[in-house]
Amino acid sequence: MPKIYDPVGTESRWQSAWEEARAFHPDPTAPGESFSVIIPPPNVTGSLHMGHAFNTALIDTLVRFQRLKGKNVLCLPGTDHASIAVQTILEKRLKSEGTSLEEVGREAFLELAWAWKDESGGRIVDQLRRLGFSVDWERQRFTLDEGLSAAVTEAFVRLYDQGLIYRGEYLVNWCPASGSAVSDLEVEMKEVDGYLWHFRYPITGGLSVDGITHLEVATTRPETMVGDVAVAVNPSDQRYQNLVGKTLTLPFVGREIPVIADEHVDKEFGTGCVKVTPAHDPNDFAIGKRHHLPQITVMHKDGKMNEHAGRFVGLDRFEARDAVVKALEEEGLLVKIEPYRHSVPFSDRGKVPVEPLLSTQWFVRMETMATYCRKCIDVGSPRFVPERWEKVYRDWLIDIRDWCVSRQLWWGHRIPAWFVVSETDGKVTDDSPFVVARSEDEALEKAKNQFGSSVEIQQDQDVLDTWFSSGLWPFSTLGWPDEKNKDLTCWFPTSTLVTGFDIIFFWVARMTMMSGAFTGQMPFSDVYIHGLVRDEQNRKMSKSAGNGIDPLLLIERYGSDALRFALVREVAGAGQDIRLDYDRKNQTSLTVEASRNFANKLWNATRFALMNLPDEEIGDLEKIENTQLADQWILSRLTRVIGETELRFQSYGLGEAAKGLYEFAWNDFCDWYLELIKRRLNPGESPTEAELNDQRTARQVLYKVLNQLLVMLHPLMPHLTEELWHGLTGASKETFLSLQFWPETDASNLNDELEETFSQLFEAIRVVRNLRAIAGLKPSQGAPVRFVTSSAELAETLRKSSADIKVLTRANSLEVLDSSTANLQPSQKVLAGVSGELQVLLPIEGLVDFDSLRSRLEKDLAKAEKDILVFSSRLANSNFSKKAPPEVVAECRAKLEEAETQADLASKRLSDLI
RNA sequence: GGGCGAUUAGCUCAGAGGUAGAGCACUACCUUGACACGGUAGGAGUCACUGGUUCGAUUCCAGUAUCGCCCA
Repeated sequence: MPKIYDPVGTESRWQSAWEEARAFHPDPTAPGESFSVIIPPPNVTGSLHMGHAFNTALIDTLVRFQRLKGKNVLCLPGTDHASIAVQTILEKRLKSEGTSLEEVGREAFLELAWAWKDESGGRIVDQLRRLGFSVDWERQRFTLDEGLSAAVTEAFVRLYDQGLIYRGEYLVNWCPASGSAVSDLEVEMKEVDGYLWHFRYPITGGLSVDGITHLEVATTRPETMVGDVAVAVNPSDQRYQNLVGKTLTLPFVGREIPVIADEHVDKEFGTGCVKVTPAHDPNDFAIGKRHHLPQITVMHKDGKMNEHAGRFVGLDRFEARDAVVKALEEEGLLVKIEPYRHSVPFSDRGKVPVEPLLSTQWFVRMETMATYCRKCIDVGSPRFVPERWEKVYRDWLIDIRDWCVSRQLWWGHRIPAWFVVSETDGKVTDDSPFVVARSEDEALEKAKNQFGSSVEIQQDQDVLDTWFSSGLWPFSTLGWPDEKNKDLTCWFPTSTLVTGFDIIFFWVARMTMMSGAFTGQMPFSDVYIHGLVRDEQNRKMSKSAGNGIDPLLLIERYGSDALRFALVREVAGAGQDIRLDYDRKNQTSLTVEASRNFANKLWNATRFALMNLPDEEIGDLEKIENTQLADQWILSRLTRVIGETELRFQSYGLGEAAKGLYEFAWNDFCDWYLELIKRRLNPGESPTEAELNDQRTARQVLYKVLNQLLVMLHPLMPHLTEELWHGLTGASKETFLSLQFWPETDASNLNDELEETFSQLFEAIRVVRNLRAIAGLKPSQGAPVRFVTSSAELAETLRKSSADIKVLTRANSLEVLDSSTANLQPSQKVLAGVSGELQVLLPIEGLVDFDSLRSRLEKDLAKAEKDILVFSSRLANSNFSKKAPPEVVAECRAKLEEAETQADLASKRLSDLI
């Protein structure tokens, strides 16, 4: 075994070994309680980023833990087709090749898209493999797969039949960049510095009412004025009461528009008059509905002004803005322009402002589904961890709007609706009747029944929102709509969904709604929400900012176990974001390096064990005999840690689990236990029988603790532990630690008092070492050590462990004295230290640095005096002794005594020095 | 505007009504028979601010400030 662990080769070796052995391919008919997780499907043509790595680390930890607990575990991987993202990439490519979507045509484009998917679609999947993700690759799914596509069609048809899908003309978010409608969720509000343009509309016929000839309106979007159909004022606004009902003449277009009164107008804002453009603004749309106003669309879908824009026709919306302002100015209608910061809706994907546009689209009616989900969440289904996200989810379900699901794209699930074009002159119009069906044949059949035998039908060109198929993911991947599918009956509903808070609405809520609608059940019992991984400056990582940290780079440098462990270890209880430190110049991360070092520590601990363990069997580990205190101590610690870790894994305390294991492995096991048993493992040339027995016990305990430690660490560092476990146990290549069992604990091993005594013992050793350091003793230099204590129990432990203490403190002699009989004023000069009930004395011979000793003692004295003050003043307070619990008072007294002893000792030593 | 979170050591974060903790970084010493990706020892903090409850608050409550996120 080399001195340094090299993760790269080891990790890929186990990844292929697991996969070849189909280790994570479960059988739905196998015994064992089901446990299932579906992974959030990444974009098929994307590549691995830190968010995936983090999510994967968390999921795989949970899943591997449950597997060790003996559950029948399915972890199902897959990818989604990301319609807008993929189509955008391909459109760009076509453009660079001098062609376009339209020229290529739908069929050829789809061929191109599939080719692109085949070419780049394996990348992210292979990258997930490199994390050691224990998913069932044989059950891998893709949202555009045949099965999943069938599920989408089935879902659409059923929702339509239930009246939960409708088609209609509404104001939608139009993304001019992708040329498609997008849903409300795909719109991001951004604060932008803009202007508020104030201008005037004249009262029709040049009339004057109460001396008013014009009404002044203010807008951030002057170009929409050509679509204005009214000016609204607040009904209680005295200034304009006589104007309500009159008409204004819209400049440039000459349309007469009414002045109307509407409660929603804010009297305080601007002049209190609002121009109303129902076809281009959601608020105006609502006002228009209330007042039965016409909706005049003034733009084409590419953002250029249309024929209703009068003289501005053909201009782009932003060019039109300038032109309108200029024209208003020329007409003397422009009042003022003020700088104004306001929110503008941007398209998530296209990164351009979305245009609210009147358009005929398909919508999913949310109310019924949301109501069902609300009922479920009221009884805690699904359970959110951390709990606070439940409120976010619930609030969204309460104030929910219908979901626009049609996208004017080609890459995706084509909407299973056929227009009966024979009814509308062979053309698809907004008024064409349609049928919704599972296939073209079925559609034709339906159309014939309704419209006669000579109908002609044509399928809707549009595809569905990618999230529509993602919403079905928990059951479509398991075989739905075949309700008897064994995978579905075994693993649905799934156990836990692990995902970031950023897609609670996009994905989690849509899954719960779809699942409620189609299966009557919530798709998972728990939802574990984690934060984002932020960069070294605490910024959100994003492609556009270019501040992503490449997980693959870190994996190559430190190993995937190290990356995983680092990420999980950073997780705090409440599901906060985590920050990953990173040096961009050197592409290094101290956080991940620390985990790599931990991996190496385990490697070397195992190396040590193997050097000290015999090849033959070492006996029954259930009943280890002849144990010494150190053995009992580490077994007690082990037992405790197994219990704690299990509880933490069960309750999503993954960060705590990782930290706890790190501490146990490094401090308890390596720093103390291994050091304590070195002497016993090497009894020398001609060992006695007692020494051999001792050696045997130490070996057994060493083996047992290390073995169980590796099992516990396996969910966090699967490759390393698999490798070391094989080395330790000599298990065959066909068996895997991944498929072993979580250690059973024996509560009789727990020994609180012994653990307490041992921490006193360790403290005593630390005091000796500290004194040695003050004395300036070389590490190799021996020195006599004397302990003085009033605790019989501690004295007993110290005596029993004296051989170990001698080794750990380089003591050439060791005395343990009772404080009642010991001479506390030894004639020889000594260094003294105190730890609880224990005094430690070390001869002063060889002392080289009096200054450091003096400053040390002065510091000790100051500390002790401060403590005395704290505790004595507390005890002096009569309310304290009256009202505080007796044990707290007693504790306080004990601490005061201790501080007094310390102060006494320190001042004596100080005066000795002078 | 409404809601949620954060504020503790140089950095990243735990924590609990009873004298402040860890990892990393830092300093000194040490190549000792697992490991220098290591060992031993050490330095380091008005627990954001202001009030209140309490014998006692960094911890509980109320408010303030700053930062971040979500929704309008």
